[in-house]
Amino acid sequence: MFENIEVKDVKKEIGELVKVIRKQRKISQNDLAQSLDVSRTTIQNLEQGKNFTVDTILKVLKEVGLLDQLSNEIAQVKTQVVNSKSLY
Amino acid sequence: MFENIEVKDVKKEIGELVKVIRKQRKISQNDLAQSLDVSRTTIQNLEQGKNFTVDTILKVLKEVGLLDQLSNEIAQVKTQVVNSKSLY
DNA sequence: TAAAAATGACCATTATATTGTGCATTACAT
DNA sequence: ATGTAATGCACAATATAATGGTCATTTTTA
Repeated sequence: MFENIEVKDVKKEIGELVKVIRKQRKISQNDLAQSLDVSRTTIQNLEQGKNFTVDTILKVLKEVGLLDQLSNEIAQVKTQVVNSKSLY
Repeated sequence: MFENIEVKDVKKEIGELVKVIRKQRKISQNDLAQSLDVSRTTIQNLEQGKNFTVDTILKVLKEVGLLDQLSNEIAQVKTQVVNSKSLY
């Protein structure tokens, strides 16, 4: 029940997700890199759990149509936080 | 119904969310920076929608107990993608 | 099975995120 | 109101992400 996820793990999960989506679309790292206007090395680092910038991952999410969903979930979490009484 | 969210907008939303959470906890940018072992400038840039690395935001999410939730949502999206027939 | 494409790995260079600092302004408490 | 803490802004210095390239290996396809 206790997850204890680390930052490093989530970076890997993000990378794996991007790879899965890319495979799903049957496009190469090169193709994706070009459509995002970044280098293949950047995509490679992202997919392999290295550190990267939010610009990079947000460009990916926009490209695959997941940016709106992320935006919505951020808004949800925000209202949750705002509406919850402070526990501190 | 058509959102058309931009990368820049989501960066701002992330920054605002972090600020709201931090205010909720009544801690200063300095406090947060210290507990994450980053500089106050990094927190400031994040909160103001500048570009930043995933390490930074993931450290924040871990600190405030949202990292597990993110990890779960990534897993959800991944299974969605895997289970959906390719449209391409 | 040969050829072609894609990927992983590495490296030098460039671009930029992070850091540390100072200072002005704003919010908060006394 | 006055002092104190917090924040925004700007800057130079440093650390590191992004780039572009090559090569070896794996995967795909013809």
